Amino acid sequence: MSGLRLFNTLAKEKEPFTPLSINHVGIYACGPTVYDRIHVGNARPLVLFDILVKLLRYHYKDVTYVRNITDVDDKINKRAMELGMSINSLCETTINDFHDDCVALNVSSPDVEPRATEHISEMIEIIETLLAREHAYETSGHVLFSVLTMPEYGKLSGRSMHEMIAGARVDIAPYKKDPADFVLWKPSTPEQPGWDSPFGRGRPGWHIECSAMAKKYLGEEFDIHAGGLDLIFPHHENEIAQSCCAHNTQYMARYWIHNGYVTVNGEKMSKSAGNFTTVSDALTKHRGEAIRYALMAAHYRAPLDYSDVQVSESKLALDRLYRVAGDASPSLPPSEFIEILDDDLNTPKALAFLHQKVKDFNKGEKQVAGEIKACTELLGLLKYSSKEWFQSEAYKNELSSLEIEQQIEERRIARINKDFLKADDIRQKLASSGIELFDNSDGTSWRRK
RNA sequence: GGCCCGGUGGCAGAGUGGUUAUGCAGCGGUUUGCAAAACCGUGGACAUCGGUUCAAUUCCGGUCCGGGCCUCCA
Repeated sequence: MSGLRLFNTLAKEKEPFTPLSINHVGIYACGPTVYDRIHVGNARPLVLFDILVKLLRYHYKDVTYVRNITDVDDKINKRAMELGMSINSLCETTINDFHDDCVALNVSSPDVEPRATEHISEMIEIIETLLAREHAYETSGHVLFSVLTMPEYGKLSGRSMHEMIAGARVDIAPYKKDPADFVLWKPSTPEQPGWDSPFGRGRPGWHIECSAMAKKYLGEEFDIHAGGLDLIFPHHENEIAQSCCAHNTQYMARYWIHNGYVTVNGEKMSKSAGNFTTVSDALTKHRGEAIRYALMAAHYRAPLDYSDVQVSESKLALDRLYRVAGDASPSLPPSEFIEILDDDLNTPKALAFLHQKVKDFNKGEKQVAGEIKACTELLGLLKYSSKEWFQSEAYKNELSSLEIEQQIEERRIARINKDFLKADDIRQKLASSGIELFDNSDGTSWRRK
């Protein structure tokens, strides 16, 4: 049991979380389409659901976290063509980059990371079931899902069939029985990637992979399905339609969790808008952990405006935590902290709580250092020792630790001789190289700014 | 055109029907050879107009502004 409450997009309100089985929680998150490096907006759900999974593991013995990789998609085909690469090597390269970015952001690996291309037969199986149950039809080499066969269609996104038809801004493919019908399988030309199937050589539509992989690893009905706000429609709506109609279930997932957008100057960060910063670019200016902190500094359903200032301030806030708890050994997170996260994953409030604890520490309550450390483990922060955090050579062309320590020794001697002019000169020179010195009772320590 | 979300102090960003959020920045002080850290104190806020209420930033409605989805998108 836990006091976890989550905002469920299906219910459009916060609900107490109760898993389908007592000790096991299954959670599925939509992962990247591997045609290009991920940007900061893509990183937000990775970080947030990483925290959600850590919280779930705190409460429940057995958690299965599935995060897929989409490695068949027309964007991939197009990009591979542009780059003159094989589709395969584009995917492999991008997946490696993706994993590097995850490590930099301290995002743990999911329990299963299935790839779409390795689950084609499972997809075909679902499509055949949908055809047999007359929820789908074949036309012009395509297999389409028939939306009219599912009365509940539109429940997740809160829109009616009528609205969608009225609001349609897109040319409707002439072979569709209904404008809202969507592709389960489409034919491939000889150059395009394709698989033999009962419906001819072709490739899957966008949504079917998640239905197939979620079923394989989590079952026909499972606990949580997560993703970005922009996946609610059509992606998640269509997953629900396929899965529920194929499996004859009321639910695909019981709880649907969606994170808000990362924005830039108030507007959604996106590839198509061109206003994005890739994670690897951000890492040339900022520590991964500072980016991670910035991504949890706003509530997960609210928009988060990304800027260098925001990340720099996150770094300062992290410094404060590191000073107190960087080298502490973790005790247990206080129940108050758990309650804050249990309330729909209120990470900003959780961070405020930790800063309050830092104050308590500084006023003499030294035992809270271990509590803070335990809390930061749940958030995936304070991964390093204080020394690593403050002294790591993050950027090139910096003074080596040895050089810095030689300077500090020179300054120590100058100070003993009361040659403060020289001492200040050394401080100044180091400061201009981004090295700060701190004189304590037991000597001088330093850090990189 | 349809549907949805939001507007909090200099900035970021929680929260609440009547009480200090928190971080960064500012101001005054303590401490320090200098500097930093730390501590003490301090200024500054709830878009706007109505309504409900003993009391509203917090609930309800209008207005203005911003953003999003309806098409690939985390």
